[in-house]
Amino acid sequence: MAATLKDLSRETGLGLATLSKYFNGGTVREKNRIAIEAAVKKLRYVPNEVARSLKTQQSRVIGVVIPELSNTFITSIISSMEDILRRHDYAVIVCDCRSDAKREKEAVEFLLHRRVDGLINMATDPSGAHLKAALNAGIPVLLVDRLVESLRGKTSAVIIDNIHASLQAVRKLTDLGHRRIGLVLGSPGLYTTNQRLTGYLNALQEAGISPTEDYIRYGDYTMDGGYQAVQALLKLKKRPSALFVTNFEMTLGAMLALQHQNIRVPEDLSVIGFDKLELFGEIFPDLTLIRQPQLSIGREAANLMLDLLSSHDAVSHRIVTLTTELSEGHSVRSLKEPLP
Amino acid sequence: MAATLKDLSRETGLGLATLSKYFNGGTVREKNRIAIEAAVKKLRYVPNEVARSLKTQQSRVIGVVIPELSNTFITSIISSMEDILRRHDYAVIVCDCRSDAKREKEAVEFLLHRRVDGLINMATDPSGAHLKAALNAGIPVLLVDRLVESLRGKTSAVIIDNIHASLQAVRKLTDLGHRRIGLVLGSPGLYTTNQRLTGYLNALQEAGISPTEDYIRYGDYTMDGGYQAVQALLKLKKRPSALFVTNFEMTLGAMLALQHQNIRVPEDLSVIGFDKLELFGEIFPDLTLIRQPQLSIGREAANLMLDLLSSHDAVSHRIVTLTTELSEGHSVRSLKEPLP
DNA sequence: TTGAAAGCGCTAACAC
DNA sequence: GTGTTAGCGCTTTCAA
Repeated sequence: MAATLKDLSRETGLGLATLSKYFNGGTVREKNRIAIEAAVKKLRYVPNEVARSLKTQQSRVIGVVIPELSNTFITSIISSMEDILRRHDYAVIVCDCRSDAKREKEAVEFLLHRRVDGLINMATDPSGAHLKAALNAGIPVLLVDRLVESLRGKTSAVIIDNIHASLQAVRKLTDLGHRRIGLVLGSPGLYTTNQRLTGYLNALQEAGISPTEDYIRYGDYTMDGGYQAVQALLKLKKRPSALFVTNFEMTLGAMLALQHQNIRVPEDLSVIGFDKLELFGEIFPDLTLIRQPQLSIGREAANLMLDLLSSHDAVSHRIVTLTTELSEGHSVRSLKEPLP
Repeated sequence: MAATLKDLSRETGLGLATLSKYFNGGTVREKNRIAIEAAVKKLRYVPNEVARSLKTQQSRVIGVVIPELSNTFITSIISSMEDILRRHDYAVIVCDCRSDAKREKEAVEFLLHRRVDGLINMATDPSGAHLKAALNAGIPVLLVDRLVESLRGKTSAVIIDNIHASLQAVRKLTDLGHRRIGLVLGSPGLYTTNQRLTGYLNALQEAGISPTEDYIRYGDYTMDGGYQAVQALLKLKKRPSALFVTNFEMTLGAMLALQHQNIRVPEDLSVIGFDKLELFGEIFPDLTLIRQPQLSIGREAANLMLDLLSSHDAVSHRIVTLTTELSEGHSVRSLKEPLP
């Protein structure tokens, strides 16, 4: 059906090598160039990337395995990653494993069959068992957002400093005199959940506050989870005076819950949220929040992967830690000054 | 590096054909099966899908070109599609073209080079020019969510009945006596925008209402856009008494705007929203809305694509139109009865 | 600069 | 059931 180099060769009278060189940016005699271009048009020749892959032993495909596609933090990372990789002629095969370790493993195997040149993974299985095969096959593995303990030193990674992020936020609150601080975390056991909890506990300790179990809630990183976590916090006899919510969707849910309950922010409750995405724009302009640089995460990940791909002697693994920023709004108030 | 069938052949003493047959589900003598499995384990053999693709002339890859990855409607469709396709051993390469026609065209070309077996597209370029090459190459093209006029009869498609969706919603409002009905649409010119506008106008006409230009707003299908559109509607001297918002993100933005302005729903304003996603759950349980079956859209699209792929003689194109459902809540009120 | 030829890893006749 | 062989479309020596 589709035209091949052989067809072009017949059409132009040129050898395969000449044609191949032309398509790979080599120099060809002017009149041959013209002949080739005419033939390409006439025969509608399209290079066959599959054949090229077989020959060069490079698929120019990067496999990306993520826990969930319906999460704005993840999709914005993927977007910026895919953009850069495609510009470098790498295709991205995305596998959504629905936060299921078994599916995650299958996804990795699926991708290995397809001979992906590299693997980018936001890990669901904290044991990292699913990545063994990839590591054995010798292809570069890049972790994003979540570290895997057992793979320390064996992979590169791009993460943010989660402990510091929490510390920043909670310290801000304790500095203002808050001592009852609610925390809304993601799912129990996740790397980021643990890290953000640690930061919270550290900040409390710094301030000489002993943690209250009831104030620590798990919202599953979903809008609904955040909503419900806040509902529960508001039902406590001793309500927190401040709240730190640790991702975008949950922050949205939390704000909705507060509005529904007619809780004024910051008069009745101080709030620090997470992840100011573009689409947050006009809506809560005054929210104080921790911003993750998701575009940078995607960019760093893509570039690091390109690096790993080009340096064949890749022995040393790199962990890039990006820092979060505390974006000051007006959703927190000092307990030291009385309300006007 | 990686083991090949030849290595297995050497290891087991078996011929290539036998091995190939084994891996493709053929029958092999029991003791050979055992030998093969041992060798696979020993040599860590992994089938090379690239070589297979070259030979079979099937990449088992589906290209998916979408306008935006950060849109829950789109990601939930992709999720369910990818799930099914992967189960059938098809990989999905996703290209996000950022609603840019030039990027969209590049994406299609990129995918054609990679010899995708099929193309699924939520079109950005309404002219459909970007799909010409794919059609010429004879690969199945499946449009999702948006029809392309110039391609009528040339591709299959999975869409929802947008006109009916709008009609349902607006008719509901006119039935309750509303005559000033605000409409929040996506970006001007998009297929779905046009269709939903048509449905709105039809419903008004049915009810003998002449449309007011000021009541028709474009919110870009983003949360922020919805927020701002509603802000603008609320500033009008003659405010609408009811509102129909035509996607999920904008509905969210609209609800936030109403809460910020202390507009009570439905006492002050009746609202019909769009797209009840799972994560909407507890948050606005009482919102009346139009539900698109996004999971079904994804499923239908995947299955239709699998059909197209298997029926080589694919001559007839099919357009699958799914219907929306009006999910009744308590966010609309009748103007015919006074408030209690 | 150009061409001939070998081979990437697999499948599928075909012969045994 | 199994082995031999040709060839998918390309890149890449090597020689001309």
